[in-house]
Amino acid sequence: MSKAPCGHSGHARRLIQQPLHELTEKLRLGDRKITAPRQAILNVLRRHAHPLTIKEIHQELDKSDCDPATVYRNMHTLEGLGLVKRFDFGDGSARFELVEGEESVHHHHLVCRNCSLILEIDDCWLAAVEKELAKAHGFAEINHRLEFFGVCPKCQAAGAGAS
Amino acid sequence: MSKAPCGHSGHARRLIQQPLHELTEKLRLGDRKITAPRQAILNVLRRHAHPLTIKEIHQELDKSDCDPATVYRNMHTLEGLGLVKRFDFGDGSARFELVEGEESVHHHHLVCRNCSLILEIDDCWLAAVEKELAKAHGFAEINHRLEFFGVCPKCQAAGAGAS
DNA sequence: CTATTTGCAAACGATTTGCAAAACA
DNA sequence: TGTTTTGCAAATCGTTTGCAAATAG
Repeated sequence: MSKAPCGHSGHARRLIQQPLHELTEKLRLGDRKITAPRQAILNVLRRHAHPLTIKEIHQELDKSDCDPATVYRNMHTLEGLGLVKRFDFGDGSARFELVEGEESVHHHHLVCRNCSLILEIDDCWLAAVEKELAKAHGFAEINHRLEFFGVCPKCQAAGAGAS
Repeated sequence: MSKAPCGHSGHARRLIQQPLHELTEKLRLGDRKITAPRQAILNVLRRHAHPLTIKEIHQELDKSDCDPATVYRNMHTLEGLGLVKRFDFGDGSARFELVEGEESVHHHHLVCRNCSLILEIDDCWLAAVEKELAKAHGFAEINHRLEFFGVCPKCQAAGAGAS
C-alpha cells in the first residue's frame, strides 16, 4: 500500500536530513554521550518527514535495540537540546520530529482523522497574532500549538457517505 | 484576589450562563436522564468561564457528589450532546467548557505557562485557511485545534528574570 | 417496570522513576 | 575511572470499563 512503515505517507515536505554525525555533534556540544540507542533513535527520525510516536520509534528500532523507557528518556534529552520537537495531535501520544538546521522551522500539520495520514503545513500566519495578544493582554513569550484535522482524499473515497 | 476557586481568573469573556433548566432540557431532548450528578456537573461548569479539568470539576462537586468515573462518563455524554466542548492544553488532562446557545462559538485560549491563568480568545482567523487547505490537499471536514501559551503579566512581575 | 446511570474496583495505555549493571569519555 | 546512560520492573496519572445495585421516567 503505502511505503511508509506505519501507514503514514503524504507530503515529503523537507527531507533535508542532516547526516548523523552532524546530529551526534550536537549531542557532544550538549555534553551528552553518543550511545547506541541515541544513534538508533536519531536514525529512525532521520528516515521520516513526519512526527513519530514513541511506539513507532521503538518498533522501528532494530529488534528492540533499546528499552521503551530509554526512548522516553532520550526524547526528553533530545527535546531539551533542541534536536527534536514535540507535537501533540490530541490522541494521547506525543509525537517527535527531527529539527532541521539551527532553528526549528515552525510549522503545523494536517492530519487525517481516519487514517492518520499527516501532511506538513509550512506556512504559519500567527506571529502577528501573537504580537497582538502580547500587546492586548500583557503576556510575554507567547507561542502556540496548532494542528489541523480532516478527512484525506483516500478516506473520503473509501468511506464515501458512511463513517 | 481572584474569585475563581482554582486560581484561574482573567477575562470574563462570556458569562451568559444559560439557566440550568435550559441545559437539562437539552439532556431531555437527547433522551438522557436528568440525574443528580449531571445537574451538579452542569452547575459547576456554569460557574466558570474557562475550561475545567475532570479533577477540578470533581473537586468542586459538593463533597464528592459523585464518582470520578461518573464525571468522565458524563463528560463524554455531554460532549456528544454538544453541551460541552473539550479542549486540550497539552498537559495531559482534558478540559471542558460549557457550550453556550445552539452553536459552539469557536474560540481559543491564551494560557499562562506558569500559573495556568486562562484567557479566552474570541477571534479566529482560520476558517479561510481551512478552506485553502481543503482545496490544496483535497481534505474534507477540516477543523483545527489552536491554543496560545505565554507568561502572564503577574508571573512576569513575580518571576522577573528568574524562572 | 425497564432502560439508563451510578459506584466501586479493576484494567489500561502512556509516561516516569528507582536502582544496580553497562557503557561512554 | 568517574559519570552518564541503560534495562528492567514497579509506580503514576489520566482515563476507561465490567458489573451489580440504585434510579429516572
